[in-house]
Amino acid sequence: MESNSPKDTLVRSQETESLVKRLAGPSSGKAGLAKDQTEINRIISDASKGSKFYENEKKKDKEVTVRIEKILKYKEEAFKNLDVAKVEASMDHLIEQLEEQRDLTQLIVHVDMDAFFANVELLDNPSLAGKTFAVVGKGVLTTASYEARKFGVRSGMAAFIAKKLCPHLILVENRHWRYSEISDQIMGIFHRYDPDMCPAGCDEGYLNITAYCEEHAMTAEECVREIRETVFRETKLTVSAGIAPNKNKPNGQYQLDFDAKAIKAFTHDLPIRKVPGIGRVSERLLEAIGIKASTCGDIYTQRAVISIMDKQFGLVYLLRTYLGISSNTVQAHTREERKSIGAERTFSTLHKLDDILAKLDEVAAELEKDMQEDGWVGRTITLKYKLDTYRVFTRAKSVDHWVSKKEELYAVRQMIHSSHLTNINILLDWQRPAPP
Amino acid sequence: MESNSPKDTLVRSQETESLVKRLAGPSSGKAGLAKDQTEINRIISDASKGSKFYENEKKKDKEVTVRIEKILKYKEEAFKNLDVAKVEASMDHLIEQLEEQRDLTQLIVHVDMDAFFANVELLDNPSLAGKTFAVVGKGVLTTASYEARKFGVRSGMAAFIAKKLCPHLILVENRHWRYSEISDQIMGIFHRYDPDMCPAGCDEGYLNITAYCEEHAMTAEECVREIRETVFRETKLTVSAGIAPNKNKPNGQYQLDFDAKAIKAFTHDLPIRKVPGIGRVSERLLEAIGIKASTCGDIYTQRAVISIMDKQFGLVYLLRTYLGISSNTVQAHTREERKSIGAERTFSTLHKLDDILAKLDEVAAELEKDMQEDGWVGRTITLKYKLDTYRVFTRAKSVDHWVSKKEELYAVRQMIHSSHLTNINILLDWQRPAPP
DNA sequence: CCCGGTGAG
DNA sequence: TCCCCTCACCGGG
DNA sequence: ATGTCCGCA
DNA sequence: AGCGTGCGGACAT
Ligand SMILES: Nc1ncnc2c1ncn2[C@H]1C[C@H](O)[C@@H](COP(=O)(O)OP(=O)(O)OP(=O)(O)O)O1
Ligand SMILES: Nc1ncnc2c1ncn2[C@H]1C[C@H](O)[C@@H](COP(=O)(O)OP(=O)(O)OP(=O)(O)O)O1
Ligand SMILES: [Mg+2]
Ligand SMILES: [Mg+2]
Ligand SMILES: [Mg+2]
Ligand SMILES: [Mg+2]
Repeated sequence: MESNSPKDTLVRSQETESLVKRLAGPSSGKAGLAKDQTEINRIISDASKGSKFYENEKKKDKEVTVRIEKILKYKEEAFKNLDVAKVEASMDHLIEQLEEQRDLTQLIVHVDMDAFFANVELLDNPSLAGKTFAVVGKGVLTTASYEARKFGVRSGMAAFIAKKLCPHLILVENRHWRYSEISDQIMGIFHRYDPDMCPAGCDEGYLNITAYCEEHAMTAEECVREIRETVFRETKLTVSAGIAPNKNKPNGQYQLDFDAKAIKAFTHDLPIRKVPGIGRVSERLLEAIGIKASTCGDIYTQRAVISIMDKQFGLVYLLRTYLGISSNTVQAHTREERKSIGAERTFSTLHKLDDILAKLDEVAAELEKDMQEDGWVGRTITLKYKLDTYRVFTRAKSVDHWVSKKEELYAVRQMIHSSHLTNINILLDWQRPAPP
Repeated sequence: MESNSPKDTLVRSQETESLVKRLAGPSSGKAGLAKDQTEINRIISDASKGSKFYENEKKKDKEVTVRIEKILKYKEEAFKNLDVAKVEASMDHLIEQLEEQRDLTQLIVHVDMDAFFANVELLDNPSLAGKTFAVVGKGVLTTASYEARKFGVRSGMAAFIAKKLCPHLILVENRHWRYSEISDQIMGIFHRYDPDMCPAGCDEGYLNITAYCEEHAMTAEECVREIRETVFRETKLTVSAGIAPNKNKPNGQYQLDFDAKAIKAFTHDLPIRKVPGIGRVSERLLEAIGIKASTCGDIYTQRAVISIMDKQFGLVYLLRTYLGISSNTVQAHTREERKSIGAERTFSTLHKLDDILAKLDEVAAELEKDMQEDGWVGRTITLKYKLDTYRVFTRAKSVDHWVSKKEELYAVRQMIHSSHLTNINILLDWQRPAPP
């Protein structure tokens, strides 16, 4: 590896850049509060360097790079014998069809509590006001106060990394039962505005307020303001609202004009990374195929490439994003029923099979308990385990009867064929639709 | 089974009816030449009764009946909480979209030789003129002269059954090499009219004659007449043409008006069984869900049911059929590349493993030869074998390298776990698209 | 991927 | 003498 | 069906 | 010292 040709240097520097960005964590790129992202990334990178975690991230990053090269090669090849104009015309036709499905008659709003866990902690401990603090569980931050976020501290970040970024950071332990209480409370409020509301996580939901606005002769803006005031009055917590993803957090709301033009103008300059479903990997992939400015506007420009890589990128999904048409379910409804249940535990590396099996037993016991509480059963058992290299294996087995007992879960031990384990996960589901 | 309630009697009689119809063979219902189908069916049924073949057909028939019951139950249930009007409106919208894809600018014609193998035999042996004769291979008819067809004799029928229907039937042995010669000859002729023509079997093809008609200032009708005359002049064999399936065989052509109205009027009264892709099973299933008159017109009537059973019936496919829009590939082109190759042999029941393995070896040898001739290799080997009950088993194994040698094919012997074999088949393919 | 089923010629 | 043989495609697991 | 990867809270 | 837990979904095989 002594080559120093310009091309080689460029490639390596690119890889380093993407790796550094990757190390910033999956939720990086969502909020844009931090001043100097480059400096932050450097601190994170330095703090990680040398660890097995770092090595694994490097490997993953490399894999994405290789994947990009393959995609580019395929694109090159495919474009040789391809009538681009024809494909684009075909896409335009598809776009027209999707456009037809646009429904501007429904008032859909997305509401999401501000720094949820953190503000709940603040509520119960006012001395935290104005402080840089974060909520932590198992060594990882679940969220951070807005003061802390200015230092680059984010959800999903290892606590010790956050400390490097923000030495005075106060760490508060998770209190899930408390968040559940408040969550129930706010969901109750949301329900008043839309009985069919669709919860999307413990602190947010999609509401169809068309009927409510009609009945109360309100504009959507007035209605959302009322929702936010109600939440604040009853919980003393702030909530933001708007079309997803929220434009102006915290404690704000954003009203987009209800016409196709305005919506498309909005998405045109929206970085794809903000789109739900586009994470750090998809962002790199899309950038590679020509979404240079990383905005949704480029989805249209690159519709030909996307169309020949439908499976990889999700043609219709991206076009909908470009058009600003969310799912075709006008009703944000969709009553959720659980589709899987699982339990997972991480521990310091275990080598002896007996120790591993003991851990497995603990996880199985915990899962059995959760299943009993939920009254849930399954027929496909999946064992997932992680080595100290962070490499992950999954082994699954479907059976012809319903499983609910610890003993049956524990049977997956037959599928462990490695040592150096650091994590065990048991998951149950029933594949496909619903059981009779 | 002593119940004689009206319902029970009805059910049993229906089953018998469907079974009798089934026994008439898969290609029954295509040609409507025979006078008294009921009498024919009775003869076939009587000749089959008691055999293992018959028992198997009965079992299959029963399975379809059960399948129908399940479908009807599901339909019943689904329709309870279903806004039929809404679903139909949605279907109408889909139909509009499909209608948009209708392309009346291309002149596509389907040409198909009359009683191909039989007429080739007649050509080489004029003494067969006017006789009731059929071409036979391995005890099964490949085709029959039109004179013989009047007796109910059909392709795919066992020779000994055909003899019962038509005692004076003359049987002529298959001479494949000869049909190949003629096939090449006629394909050559078709090519003159469309270099991109799509062969669809040894005696037929789809031709896009748009360009030819344009260049020679001909109508489609004139062009097709010329094609047929050319074929007759150069081969002394007759060919029919028209939209598939051919309307007036033999030696005819059918011209459908090139407007949506006429096409839909045509399909409206077309029995679904004539539609390529709808066989004896699909016909029964569709009839069960309400395609009562068994015509494509009912596809529209029953669009709601079909839409909720998309997977079972192929919603878009059926709607396209109703609209008379064939595949969206305006170009009948699609250069074919082989996707699998296999060899199969039927024999009198073998019990001893050694005997079975000897047969397997023969089949493997034959396949290897065919593969060598074709220069074809594969990576997924499928073994299929049939018991004397006609029950079929399939066992497949993919490997990470290209297989072409007899020895590797013969390795599938590990997957035989039965006795009483009457048939062995080895097949090779490579799953999905193309290898590099 | 693996298996069974349907259909065509 | 007692129901073939080759190939393609689909849907479920 | 099994196995891997991606994304979100 | 050092990077978790629980879920849904898409895709390849
Ligand atoms: N990576 C994570 N791991 C565990 N819990 C998380 C993670 N991300 C978020 N959470 C939890 C804690 C959050 O307070 C809660 C709601 O998430 P989210 O709405 O995305 O952020 P937030 O409410 O903390 O801040 P924001 O003001 O940006 O909405 O879910
Ligand atoms: N079931 C079968 N098994 C073996 N060969 C068959 C079978 N069906 C058809 N063939 C062979 C023999 C036919 O002459 C040839 C062309 O088939 P096809 O066009 O359907 O019938 P045909 O040409 O004999 O009569 P038609 O006049 O109805 O077209 O393919
Ligand atoms: Mg939030
Ligand atoms: Mg949230
Ligand atoms: Mg023919
Ligand atoms: Mg034919």
